[in-house]
Amino acid sequence: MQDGKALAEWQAASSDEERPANSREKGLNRVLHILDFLHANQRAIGIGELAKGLNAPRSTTYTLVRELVEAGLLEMAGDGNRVYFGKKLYLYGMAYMRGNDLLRRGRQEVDALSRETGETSELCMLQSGRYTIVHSSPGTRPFRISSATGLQIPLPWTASGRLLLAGLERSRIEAMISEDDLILPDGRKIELDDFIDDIAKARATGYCVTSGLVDAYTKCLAAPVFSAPGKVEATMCLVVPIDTSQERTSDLVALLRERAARLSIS
Amino acid sequence: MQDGKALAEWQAASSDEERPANSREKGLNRVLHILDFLHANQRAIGIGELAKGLNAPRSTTYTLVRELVEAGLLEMAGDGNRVYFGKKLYLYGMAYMRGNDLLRRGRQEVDALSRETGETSELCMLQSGRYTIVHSSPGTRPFRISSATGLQIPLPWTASGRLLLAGLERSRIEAMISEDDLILPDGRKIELDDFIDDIAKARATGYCVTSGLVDAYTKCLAAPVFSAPGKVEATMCLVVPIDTSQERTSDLVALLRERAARLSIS
DNA sequence: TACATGCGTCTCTTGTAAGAGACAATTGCT
DNA sequence: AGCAATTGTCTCTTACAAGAGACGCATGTA
Repeated sequence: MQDGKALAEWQAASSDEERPANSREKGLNRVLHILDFLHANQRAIGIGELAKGLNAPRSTTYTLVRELVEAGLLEMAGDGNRVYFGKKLYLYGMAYMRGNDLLRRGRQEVDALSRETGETSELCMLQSGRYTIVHSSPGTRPFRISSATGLQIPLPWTASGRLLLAGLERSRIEAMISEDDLILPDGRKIELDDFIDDIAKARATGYCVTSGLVDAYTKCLAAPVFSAPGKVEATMCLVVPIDTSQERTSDLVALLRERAARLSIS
Repeated sequence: MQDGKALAEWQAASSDEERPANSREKGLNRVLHILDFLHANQRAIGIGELAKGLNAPRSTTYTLVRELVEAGLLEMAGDGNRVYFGKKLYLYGMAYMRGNDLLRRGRQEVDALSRETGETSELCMLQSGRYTIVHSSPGTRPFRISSATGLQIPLPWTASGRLLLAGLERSRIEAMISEDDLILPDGRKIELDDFIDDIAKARATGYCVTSGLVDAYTKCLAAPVFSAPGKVEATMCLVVPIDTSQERTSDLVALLRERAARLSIS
């Protein structure tokens, strides 16, 4: 079930690249696919299962996994024939964070924001054409809205998505959005034109609020972080219960915009 | 004749991987070297410089870097022709952390420890045969001892190194330590036998203290974290001024051991 | 002006890595 | 027991990626 869904997403994502028949695949590509697959499934995976999930030959998969384990990019997980990410990826990731002012400061702001407001707060970015939660800090509510770092969601489902695409030409937006992305979890369909209108509106107002999109119980408030005038590099967002009062909502939006502006390069 | 044979054997033995002349190199290996090189230099690097630093052909380097950038493992840095780690590595790294109890809890303990004691505290692990600072939290001293996450240091220079090797056979230890590793930054040389004695002693006492090894001003206190009885998975350590009193030192060691034990799998 | 150095792209060749498939050893099921 | 499925290793072939090197375009500096 979980596997099936992850696999389907994987295939959908990879299909738009050209496919010159089913010929040989470069080793590096296989490796990239392995990493993506592990990331999509968020758990250690057996080598055989990996080969099956990637439609890769077993022999090749064994070889590559062995090399990656030796290199420390992957590690054999507890029971012995499963692999997951390795320490070296963690070290590289920390190095990235250290070298990236926006991310470092953004994490702090997000943590502070969720501490002050008690709501779940997130830092989001565009990552290979997808909306990605780069850092999140859970709120203090008894039933808190959870969302794991690294989670990727279709852009049209989110408030942040509307801000992240602000300033892009229509053609680029269209290229990023697939048909499936426009269908919400509950089955409703967003019209592409409506979505693009939303983007323009979000750009003009400098923030975005969506209600009941990914689920029926939450509202999503987002504000843009600029890396250059007009260029949205990231968004900060708050996920609050859908019945949050109009007044509190606009207070939160104001706070959010202030913090996001603080992160922006002036 | 004899010389020739000896030389051949030496070459075969010294490069513990076989080396069939300087022929073509696999793409994946080039990539691993690129990542390691970036990690070692901790900064964005131009592609030409990268090729030079790795002794890799320029054309190949350009190709690989382009692919890695497209994949999101690398990113072009600000000025345009330099590359550094990419967001995807950060996401993978966070996924590793989430899936790794020891690391997650270890980071918290380290942060707490440095907050409580005011001293610089670190979580260390063995990473491909080298001592690696996996997480560190700076102390509150005016001139604090800094040490970046991901830094790799020869094992004999550190207290943690002595604990991390506890329980390994002498041959395995010898294989991990090169001649250079035994020479301290100030030029002094550690005898391998002394080092191995230290390891046995550290194992017996359950902690290790070294003074003035990496520099003349600091003492290093370390305690082991076990993943299984007898198996040292990591160490927690404190880096304190070398003139710290005997009494405070032993207080800190006691605290350190308690916290490290808490992290160990019982 | 000439000359040197570095960057980014392109073409062509050949050594070799990706892949097919056979194999033995486990494991689980009936 | 017998049968089916899975795991890890190994061998061999050939499609193709790694690499050499030329090219044009920027720089900088004598």
